[in-house]
Amino acid sequence: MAKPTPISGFPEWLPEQRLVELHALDTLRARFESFGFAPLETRAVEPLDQLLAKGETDQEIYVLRRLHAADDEGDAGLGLHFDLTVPFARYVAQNRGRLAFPFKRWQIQKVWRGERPQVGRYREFYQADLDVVAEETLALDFDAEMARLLVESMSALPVPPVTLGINNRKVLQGAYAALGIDDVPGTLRIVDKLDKVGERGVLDLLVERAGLAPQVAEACVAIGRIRTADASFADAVRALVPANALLDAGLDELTRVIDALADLPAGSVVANLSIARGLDYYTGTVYEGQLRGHENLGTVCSGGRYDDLVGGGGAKLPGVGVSIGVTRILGRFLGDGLLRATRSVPTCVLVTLPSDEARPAARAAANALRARGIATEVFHEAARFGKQMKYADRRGIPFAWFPPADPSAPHEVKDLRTGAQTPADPASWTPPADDLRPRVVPAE
RNA sequence: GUGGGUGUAGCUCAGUUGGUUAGAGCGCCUGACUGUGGCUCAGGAGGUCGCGGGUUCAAAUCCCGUCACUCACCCCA
Repeated sequence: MAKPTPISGFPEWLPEQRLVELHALDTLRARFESFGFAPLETRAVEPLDQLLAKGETDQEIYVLRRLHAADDEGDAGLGLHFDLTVPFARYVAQNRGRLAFPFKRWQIQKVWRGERPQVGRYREFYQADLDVVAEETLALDFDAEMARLLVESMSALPVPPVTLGINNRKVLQGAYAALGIDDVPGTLRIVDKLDKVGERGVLDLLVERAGLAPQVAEACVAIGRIRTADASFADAVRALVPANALLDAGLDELTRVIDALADLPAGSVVANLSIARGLDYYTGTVYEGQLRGHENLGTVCSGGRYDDLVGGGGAKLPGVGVSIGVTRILGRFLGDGLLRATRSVPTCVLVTLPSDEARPAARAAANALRARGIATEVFHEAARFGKQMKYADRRGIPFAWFPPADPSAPHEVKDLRTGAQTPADPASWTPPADDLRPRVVPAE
């Protein structure tokens, strides 16, 4: 057999890293459910026309194909989902009659994108999504609540605080209309690069690629330069471009959202008029978050409002949602060794096996510990104690348990970190709360 | 898809102008340690030098091709 090798963009972790990932996923789920979001999982595949229809620019999609498929095979029209929003929209449209609106759900699943991997960029990765969809109208309060949820969920993870930039598509679209720009999507996409190529680069691109007049390009960059922690961005925009209905609507929405988030920790939310988002289906509020101190990782969470994504005849189903790039975040913190678990196995106690005759006693002790929620394993052979303790040590198991040679004698338990060994009763001994499960800690 | 870098032991890497049986550290196994790990010491296992072809008396080393990984562009979590 050929030497097994990693596949680029398909991350696989060691158990101690997977424990960190599971911790993150569990934390997010608990946080999502504490806000009343319902759980949901959708299938891995969607019809290709569905995946391609939702305004994606040119998302690289993995197509489903049976190895021995005939040319006219029916599955040919299926592809793996590249996000969780599009499948969610389909699910809502499909189950509309059975859902209660406004419908709020969390969804954590893997998604696949056929792009070239790079730092923070994978072909298979976890996204953790929150969305709410309503019938006919969706209150603007939800736009603010989504931002709040995103900030609070991210703060529950063992990573630095997030800086969430918020903008409103209507602001940019209204402003661009006022400036007489025809290619709004193209302009949006270039302005979105402000952080990456800088003002000079964006100016050049706007003039050369989008064909804007230099003073119009200047105005676009000036708008994109606006960052405010409060609602003062509105006056800044109005000073740059003449008003119109769309612009006013966008500024009003963004003002209300920013004002509603004023109580969040300073710096966690900022009106950032450079945020455009590549996805075409966003129609109002858009979000983009970065981790403080890890801005070079790019966007780690994002989302926005979509008024027309959930189609399917009849009434409108507007929604707003956000997505956390779990794998992008953990890829940095695990890959650079910034986070680790305190051990590589769930085991809290290793029951040593002094002899084959002691098996029943060892098993009984293990069962007594497990019955009280203490993860316990029994060593697999009656080997030297040194070997058995080394087994525990290698895995970071904190406690070794010694059944007595003489049934009338007490059991003993040893803390492998301190070396302290004391008599203990398997029916009542309890480890310190911190040792019960592997914990996630900063490395070094 | 375009361009750059890299491929030697499980991991991180040495390997001088091509020259005998390809090395180190870490990790792993055994023992010193006749039932208590970590430290130390002594042994040991483990490599078709990514793959294919070429040049040469001789290739890990030079040339060509190919694959993989990786970085940047594109786009994005």
